[in-house]
Amino acid sequence: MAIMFHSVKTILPTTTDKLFPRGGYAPQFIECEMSELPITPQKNLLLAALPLDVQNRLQPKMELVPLPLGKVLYESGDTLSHVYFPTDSIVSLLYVMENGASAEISVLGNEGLIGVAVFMGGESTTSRAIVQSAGYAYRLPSRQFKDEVNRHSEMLHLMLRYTQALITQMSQTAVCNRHHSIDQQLCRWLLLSLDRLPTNELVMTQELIANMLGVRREGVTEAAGKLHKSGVIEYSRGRIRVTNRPKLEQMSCECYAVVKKETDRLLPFAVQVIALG
Amino acid sequence: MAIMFHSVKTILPTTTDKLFPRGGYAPQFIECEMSELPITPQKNLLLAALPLDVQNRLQPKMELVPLPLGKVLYESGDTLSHVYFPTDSIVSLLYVMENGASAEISVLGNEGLIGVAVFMGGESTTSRAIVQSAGYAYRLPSRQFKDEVNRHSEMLHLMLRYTQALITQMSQTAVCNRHHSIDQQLCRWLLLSLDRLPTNELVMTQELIANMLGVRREGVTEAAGKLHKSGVIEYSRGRIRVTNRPKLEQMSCECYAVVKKETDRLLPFAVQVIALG
DNA sequence: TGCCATCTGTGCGTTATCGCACATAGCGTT
DNA sequence: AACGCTATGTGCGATAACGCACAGATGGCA
Repeated sequence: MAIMFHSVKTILPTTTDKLFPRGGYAPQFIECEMSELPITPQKNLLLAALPLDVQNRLQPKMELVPLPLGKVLYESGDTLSHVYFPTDSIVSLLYVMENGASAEISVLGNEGLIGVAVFMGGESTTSRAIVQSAGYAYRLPSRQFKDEVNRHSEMLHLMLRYTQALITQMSQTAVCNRHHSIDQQLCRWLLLSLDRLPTNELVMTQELIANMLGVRREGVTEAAGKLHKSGVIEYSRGRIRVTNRPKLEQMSCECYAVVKKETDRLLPFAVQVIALG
Repeated sequence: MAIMFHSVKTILPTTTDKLFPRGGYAPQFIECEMSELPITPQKNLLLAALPLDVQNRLQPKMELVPLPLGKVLYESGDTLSHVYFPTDSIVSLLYVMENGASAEISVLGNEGLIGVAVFMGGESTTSRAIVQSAGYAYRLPSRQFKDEVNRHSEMLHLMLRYTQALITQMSQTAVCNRHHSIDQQLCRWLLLSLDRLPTNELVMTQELIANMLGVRREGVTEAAGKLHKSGVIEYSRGRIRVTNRPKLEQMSCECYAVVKKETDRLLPFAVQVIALG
C-alpha cells in the first residue's frame, strides 16, 4: 500500500518502554508548531470556560508540560500529584489487568482533564492514564486544584459536568465491549480520537489500537483492511488518515453518537467543529 | 433439581411488563419484616455517614417508598425528579441499546444512591435505573437534594466519594465485559448482589441475570449449571442460594475483588460484614 | 545501497458465544 | 388431579474472535 504522508520531524523523546505492555513501539512525532499556534491555557476548553477572574488566578500556578506518546501520567493506585489539562494532546484512561491484558476506559483531549479523582476525594484510581497522542498540557498541583475547586463553586460545577461526561463515555464503553464487533468498535475509536485532533490523521500503530480496544492486533488489521477497502481510511506504518468521515460514522456503532451527543449536551462550550476528511 | 426454599408471601405489586425487555417475569417477593426491622434512613449507609445535624435536616424532607422488582426509577434521558437512597433494595443501572439488547453498568444497594446526575449537573443520564431486588428506599426531591449538597460541603464530599466508587465499578464492568468469560462474570455478579443482601439467597431468574450481563439466557443456564456441579450454588425457578461463598470468590474474575477493595477504601463506613454461605 | 527493526497481512485450527428450536421441570390455579 | 405458564436444560450449526506462526512490506539509518 503506497500512501504518501507528509514527512515529520521527531521533536519529543518517547517513553514507551514497558508502558505499552505488548508493543515495542518507537514512533515519531508530528512537529508541534509552537510559533504558529501559541499554546495557551485557553486551548483547553474547560479552562477556557472558567470565569476570567478564576482563569487569571490559576494561570500563574499552572505549568505547561510536554506529553510525549506513551508517557504515563499516573499508574493504577498512584496518588495524583497534579491534574492535567490537555491543550492538544490525547490521553487514554486504560485499565491493565493482572495478566497484562488491557482495555481503554475512556479517552480525552482538550475538552477534559486528567485527575478527576482529586476533587472526587479518592486521590487515586484503578486505571492508568497514558498519552495516546503527543502534545502539551497545562498541569496544576493537586493541592492547589482542590483549593480552587472548593473556593469557586463555578469551577466545581464545571468539573462535575465534565465528570458526568466521562461517566457517560465509560458506560458506553462497557456496553460497546459487550455487544459490538471489532469493526464497529474501531470506527468508534477512530472517531473519538479524530474529534480530539486538529487533522484527520492519527499517529498510532494497529498494535496500540489493539491494546486500547483490548483485542488482538490481527483483529485490528482485519478491521482496518475492511475500512480501507471501503475507501474510509488510508494507512501505513503507524499513520492512519481518515478520508471519508461520514462513512466512518455510518459504519460505527451507535456508541459514538450517543457519547458525542451527551458530551455536547453536558459541555456545550466544547462542541467541536469537525474536520471533514 | 429438588431444592427447598422457605415459602414467601407476595406483598408488593410487580411492574415488570415491558420493563425487562426480553422476559415475561412475574416473581414473588420476600416479605419485608417491617415490624422486626424498622426501616430508618440510617439503613442507607450514605445517609448514616452524614453529620447528625444534616441527617436531622433531611429527615422530614424524605419519603420512604417501596421499590418493587422491575420498577424503573428513571429512564434514559429522563430528568430526575428525585434521588433515591436504598435501604434494603438493590438497583441496577442498565444501558438499553437501540436494538433492545442491554448491559448492566453498575449495581448498588444501601451503600449508594440513585441520581448522581442531579448534583453532577446533567440532571439526566443515558442509562436506566431498574430495581433488581425489591425493598425500600428513601427519596428526596432533586431540588432539595441539590440545595443540601450545595449547602453542606461534607455532604457534597461524601456524594463525590460515592460517585468515584461508582466510576470504579463502571470501569471494571467495561474491562470485565471485554476479557472475562460468562462463568467468571456470573460469579462477579452474584457476589456484587450478595454483598447488598442480608441473606445468601437472591430472587432472580436466569433470564434476568442474562439481561444484566448482556448475554444469552442459555449462557447463564450453562454457567449456573457448572456452579451447581461445583457445589457453589443451589437454585430453582428464580431463586439462587449461594452455599459456598469462598469458592464463588475463587471462581470469580479479579474484577469483583478490585471493585470491593476500592469501594471499601473510598467508603470505609460502608464496609460490609459478609454473610457466610 | 543495503540492512534491519518493526509494522502489517494472512492462514489455520481452536474456542466461546450466539441464535434457534424444542424438550423437560416446577409451581400456582382451577 | 389436571392444566398451563414460566423457568430451566440441551443440542446443533453458525460466527466472531482468539492464539500462533510466519510471510511480506516499509522506512530509518549506517
